[in-house]
Amino acid sequence: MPQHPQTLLEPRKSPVQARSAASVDAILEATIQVLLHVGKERLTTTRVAQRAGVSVGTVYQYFPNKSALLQAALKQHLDKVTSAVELVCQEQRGKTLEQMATALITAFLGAKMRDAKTSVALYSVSSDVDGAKIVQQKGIRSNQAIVEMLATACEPLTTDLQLVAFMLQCAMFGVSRRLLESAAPEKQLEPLRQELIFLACSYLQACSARPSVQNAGTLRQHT
Amino acid sequence: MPQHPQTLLEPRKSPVQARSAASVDAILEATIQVLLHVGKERLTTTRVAQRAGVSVGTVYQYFPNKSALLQAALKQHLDKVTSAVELVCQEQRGKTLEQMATALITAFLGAKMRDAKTSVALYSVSSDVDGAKIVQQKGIRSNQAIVEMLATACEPLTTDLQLVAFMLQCAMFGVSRRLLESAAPEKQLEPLRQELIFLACSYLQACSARPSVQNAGTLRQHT
DNA sequence: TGTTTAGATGAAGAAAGCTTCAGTTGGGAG
DNA sequence: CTCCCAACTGAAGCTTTCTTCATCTAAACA
Repeated sequence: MPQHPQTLLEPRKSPVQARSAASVDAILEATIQVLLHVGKERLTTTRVAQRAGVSVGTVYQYFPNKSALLQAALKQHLDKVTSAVELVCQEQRGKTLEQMATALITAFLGAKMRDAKTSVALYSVSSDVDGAKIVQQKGIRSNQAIVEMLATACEPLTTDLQLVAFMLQCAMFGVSRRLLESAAPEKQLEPLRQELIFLACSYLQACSARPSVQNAGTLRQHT
Repeated sequence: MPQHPQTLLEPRKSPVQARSAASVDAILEATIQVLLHVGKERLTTTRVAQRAGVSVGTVYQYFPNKSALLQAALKQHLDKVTSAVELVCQEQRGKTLEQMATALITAFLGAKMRDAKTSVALYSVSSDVDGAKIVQQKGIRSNQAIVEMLATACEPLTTDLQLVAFMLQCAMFGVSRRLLESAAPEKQLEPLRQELIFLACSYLQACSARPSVQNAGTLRQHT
């Protein structure tokens, strides 16, 4: 980020950069908005540009094509969720399994539901854009965070942590997905959150009581 | 299905009907094949027709548009999975929770993985075609089957069965989804299946030991 | 004030695929 | 043997959207 050394009056960002940065943000935001308002079928680059208050040409100055534009929007969104997970995982180190499960699930569902509609809209686009790859990357990051958290639990876990973390992710993912696809996500959130926590606790408790480790097939985190 | 009464020699289907029925099947099958071989981006109605050995016009004789064609393919596929679930749920009545969980999960994952590639291909198409609605319908059917099975378990479940069934579905769904999105689904299937069973058993056991019922927010199975 | 150039513009080119429909084919009934 | 119509055919129309690029604007700087 090149600053202009001569400009001493204010520590402002270099205007030249700022203009374009603003455009990028506006475009990304507009992408979501268009997605939300007209759906992915009617989402055209021109419409996004319109909504962003710029022209199509500008859009193509920052994104090589429509697909890249959508990918960027998806990536940005998933980053929020992943970051939320990473944060709680840090905070919960050394706590009990129950505390961990509760915090993790609450944070995850909270992040997903914060703007549920956006989540849904972006999911619908994901498959047009090789979203699986992006999702997977975030999944790996979350997985690591969870593993590291679990490793510090009060109760000792003798099982393959990677596997345990993966299962937790799957369960959370499954619930959030079905929640988002339902007609009224907010209505059902609370009971499902409770029950998911119960499920996670049951599982983790059982894991900690489990005799030996069958670490056989560690999940491949293929880069 | 109108039979021709005069034709006594063989109990064959009426040829007129058979010709078209064969076409429909061929078209549906071709849809999957095209999806598998060239991907949804390059799937065109003409290509499907070609693969099915008919002309585009014929496709449009049976399906009002491309979307309906894909929906039909998706529906057919999901039906297999749902049927598999319903079947085991019937078979497992009166068994223990552990037996139920094992059978259910094995059947579900088995059905999904039977032709994993097809599952993946159809998932990618699902969002273009309002697949969520179809998925949800099948979900409701499965849910009922699971509830009815659980109701007959040796161990008594005091919790809201609807909710328990839903959670199981979510967990299975989450695992299968991530499994299918991974690079080598078959490789990881076995350990994940085992662990998912363990998770389900832990959860169900805990449910059966759970004190009271907080039946508060029954899931709305909105028609 | 004049020059430079990052950044914005948007009309038009080009591609692509869905869907139609006028016309053909052939199995079966009379 | 003829006629009928269910079923099939596939070229072409029509629509739609992506993407380009020649041109314009105005910030930064000397």
